[in-house]
Amino acid sequence: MPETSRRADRLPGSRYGTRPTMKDVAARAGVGLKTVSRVVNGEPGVTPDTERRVQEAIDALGFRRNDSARVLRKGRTASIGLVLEDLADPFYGPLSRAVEEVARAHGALLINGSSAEDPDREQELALALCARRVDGLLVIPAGDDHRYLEPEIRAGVATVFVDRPAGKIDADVVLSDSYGGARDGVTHLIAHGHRRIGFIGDMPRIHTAAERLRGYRAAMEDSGIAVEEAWTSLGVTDPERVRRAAEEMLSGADPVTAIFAGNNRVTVTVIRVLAERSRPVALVGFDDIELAELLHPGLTVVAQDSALLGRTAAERLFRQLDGTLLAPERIELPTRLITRGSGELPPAD
Amino acid sequence: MPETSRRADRLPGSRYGTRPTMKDVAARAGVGLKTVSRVVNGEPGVTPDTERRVQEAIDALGFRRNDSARVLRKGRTASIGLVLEDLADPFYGPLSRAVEEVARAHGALLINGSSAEDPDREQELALALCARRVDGLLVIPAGDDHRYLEPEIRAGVATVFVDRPAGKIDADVVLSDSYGGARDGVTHLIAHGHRRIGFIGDMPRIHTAAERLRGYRAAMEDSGIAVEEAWTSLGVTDPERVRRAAEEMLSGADPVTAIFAGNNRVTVTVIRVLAERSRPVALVGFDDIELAELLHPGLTVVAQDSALLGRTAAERLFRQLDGTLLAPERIELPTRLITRGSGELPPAD
DNA sequence: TAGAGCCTGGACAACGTTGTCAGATGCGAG
DNA sequence: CTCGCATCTGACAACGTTGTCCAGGCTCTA
Repeated sequence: MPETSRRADRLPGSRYGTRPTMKDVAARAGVGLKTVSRVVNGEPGVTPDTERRVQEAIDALGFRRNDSARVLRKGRTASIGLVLEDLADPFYGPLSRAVEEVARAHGALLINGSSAEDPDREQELALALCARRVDGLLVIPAGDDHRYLEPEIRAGVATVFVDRPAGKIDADVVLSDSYGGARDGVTHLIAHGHRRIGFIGDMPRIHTAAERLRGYRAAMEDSGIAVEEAWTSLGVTDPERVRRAAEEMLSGADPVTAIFAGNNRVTVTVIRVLAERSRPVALVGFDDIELAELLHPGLTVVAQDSALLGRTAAERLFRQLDGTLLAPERIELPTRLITRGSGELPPAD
Repeated sequence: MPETSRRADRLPGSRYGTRPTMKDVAARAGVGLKTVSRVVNGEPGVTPDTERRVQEAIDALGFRRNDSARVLRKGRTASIGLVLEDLADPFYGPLSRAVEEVARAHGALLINGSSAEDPDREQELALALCARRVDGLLVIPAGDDHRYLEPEIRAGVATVFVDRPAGKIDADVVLSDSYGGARDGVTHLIAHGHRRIGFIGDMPRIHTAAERLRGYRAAMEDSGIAVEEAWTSLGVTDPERVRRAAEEMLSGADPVTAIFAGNNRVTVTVIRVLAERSRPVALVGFDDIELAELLHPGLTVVAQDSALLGRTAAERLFRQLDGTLLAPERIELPTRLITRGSGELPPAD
């Protein structure tokens, strides 16, 4: 088929037309291909008259540059990827948004993906993003082995881990001080007279969960309290099982008088359980929650700033991309204990 | 430069290496380019022995297919875009996540972008996504003129508007029944004896805000109540101004005895204001809020299912992409009044 | 053993863009 | 009027992949 008739069969108003290309614009404007490219990219060396003709052709055809082709030629995509656990979780929304703003400031788009806390899905997503040739990758790990990213990092994909460290590779990581935060929160409960304190957390496979458990144990040990097996519940994450776990440690011969909740979802369920009981039980949660101050009693929490976490990580990523070659670093952000009442309840023995 | 030495200067272990291509894999495996392509894409017609050799070369080099090039050749990107207002808003997180799940089921990636409720930024984002050649676009409009998308839609970008209708173009839209929901909520307050009812909502430029205001007015009119100017506050959106607006309608000679809050952010602020006051004021909010049932009193809301909104829109989008050519349709999802106490308080006159 | 038919593998062009480089054009000066 | 220079323009290759098509080797049958 002769070149000039390649698009002859396209109906002018058809719903699924082929897109016009620079070649089409060039033909319509009666100029060369490269001249169109120059106009589209604002490069110098085009007379105002030519530029006007090209611009008219662009508008008439509804041309839009194909960034896929551009990427192929230039090598950079001006996009970064963020693999997180679940965008619907109020912890990750602000984090993602903060990353997006930093990306925007650097002229890049952000592609999010949710791993649903499944290591395989995390890997699948991260590699899919690499196949799209994102310039950089932020990963909130679900798994604990990230050697699969080694070829990508070697190939130049800037990579920063967020909230939890990378497994089995050496890479930048930005996280909150889960250990210190949990220890502070539990110490706070102990200071208010509690000794039988429960801990409900996520799977210890998850770094933050393990660290918070470690903080809990450290605080108890510092005060010379021996932790009983029945006081800790690990790996429960869905509301129904959290509920059962809470109810178990609250009943029996020697019930706990306070609970430390390992993350925002656990906290919410525990609040619901406690609301149904008459005997007051102290509660400190990891992660802040909207309206926490309006509950009765107000919710005492160990707060981390998820937006700051995201912003810090994204800025680190772009510093990698700016070419400043940095040795992998671990940045730990402090947490903040916010007292609102629930953590200051005395033990009801 | 002779072809064979093109990559000769690449250091084997350098941090910023060039990526291996299919050509490199082919050379290493001693096969042709297309054979590598066949292996990578699982196409038939490769003997097990050859396949093994190719796979070894892929692993050894850390090859990963470049999807940009693939897109260029195939025409589809297997990605869709979602332009929303703010990913950090608890209303959009679940919506985005629901869209992501539908996309995943269709083998597509989702690219989110936040418009920050700015029409220019919405356009900039939507067009940037089109330049990346997303196969489809979901837009939660910030602006009210979407003619800029006409060339894209004509070129085959599947497009569905969510939560608010498109402006000045005919396109699919999936939204909640804001008008009916607001009318129900206000009617509920009237049924509990209120006549002086305040309305605090977003800018009327935003379709949902305008519809909710219309619902409020209709409910009032249905009951023969003349709405006084001082009872409605429009366009206030930041907490400080919402607070002032609420305080104004609650003080003065003839204060309102109930408030209808036009969206989740307004509701949260109003709850805070009411919590500081001794005289009980009834409240119904549009959008549900986590822990709403644990407040005192529990929060009565007009709930919409943001995840369902996203899922419905995404499914519609993929039906467009499947080639079933559909006439633009308007899908309206019902809202649900959830009574928890705050909306059933009697007027404290 | 020769021919037909099938299976595997590879050469080549094309996707739409940008970088390189050389050609064309216009202007001023000698 | 011609040369030189600066400015503008366009031809061409390359980016990495996939679709098309043909060649070569194999098996099976007559």
